[in-house]
Amino acid sequence: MQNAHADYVVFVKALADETRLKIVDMLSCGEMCACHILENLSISQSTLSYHMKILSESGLVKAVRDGAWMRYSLNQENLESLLAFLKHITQSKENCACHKSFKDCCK
Amino acid sequence: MQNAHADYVVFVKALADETRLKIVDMLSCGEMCACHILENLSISQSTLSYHMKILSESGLVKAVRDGAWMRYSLNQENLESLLAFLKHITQSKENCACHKSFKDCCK
DNA sequence: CCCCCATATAGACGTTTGTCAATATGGTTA
DNA sequence: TAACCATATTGACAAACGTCTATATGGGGG
Repeated sequence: MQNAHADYVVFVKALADETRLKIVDMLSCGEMCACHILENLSISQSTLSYHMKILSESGLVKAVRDGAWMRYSLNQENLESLLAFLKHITQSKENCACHKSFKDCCK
Repeated sequence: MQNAHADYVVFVKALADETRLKIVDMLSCGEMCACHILENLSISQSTLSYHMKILSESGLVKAVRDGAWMRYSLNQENLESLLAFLKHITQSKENCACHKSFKDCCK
């Protein structure tokens, strides 16, 4: 948990798009191939390929080739790690470095 | 939880930047004014103002004027809502619409 | 081997993002 | 009121993003 912000922002960026949120939501139901993901969206095939690349390169989604098809599924390990990180940075911590020596304003 | 993707992507986008992740992390320790947030970052004052605007307009951060200073704090209600949403879309659901009628590939 | 199908890549393009210096705004205090 | 703070806004700019059409790649089946 050292320079975690730089590491985890890759995950957050991967989720920072409405289409990709929908894709993750679909994949939570189980593994899907690209053609069926595409059926549930209103984008072109190449745009889907672009989004799947971002999701799988981030590490949030696993991509497996199955003959001519690609099968996608969630990488639950990394998703849980991201959720834990977000919970961590939004919950109060003790001995917080950033609140030392505040004298003038803010108190 | 209807067209939630479009609503929640605003929160996710607000977190999709390393600087803003650091700011949220700082604020988790408690309320801070802009000048002390700035001390912990390596950006200009106007850039901080830009990031604080994105965070507070998203609803993840509360901004309160205190004389000449701005005091910022986390909006825990919305943060918890976001965390719950992310947990929801990454966990398996029953009766999932997107897996109906898959016959050809993917099975 | 050739064609077909699913997916990936390339190229183009308009939009959005993150950053800064410079300036404006608006509260505080002498 | 005037000068001085902290913060916000503006304008400029390069880089990244999301989208498409067109094309390439690569596996499967006849």
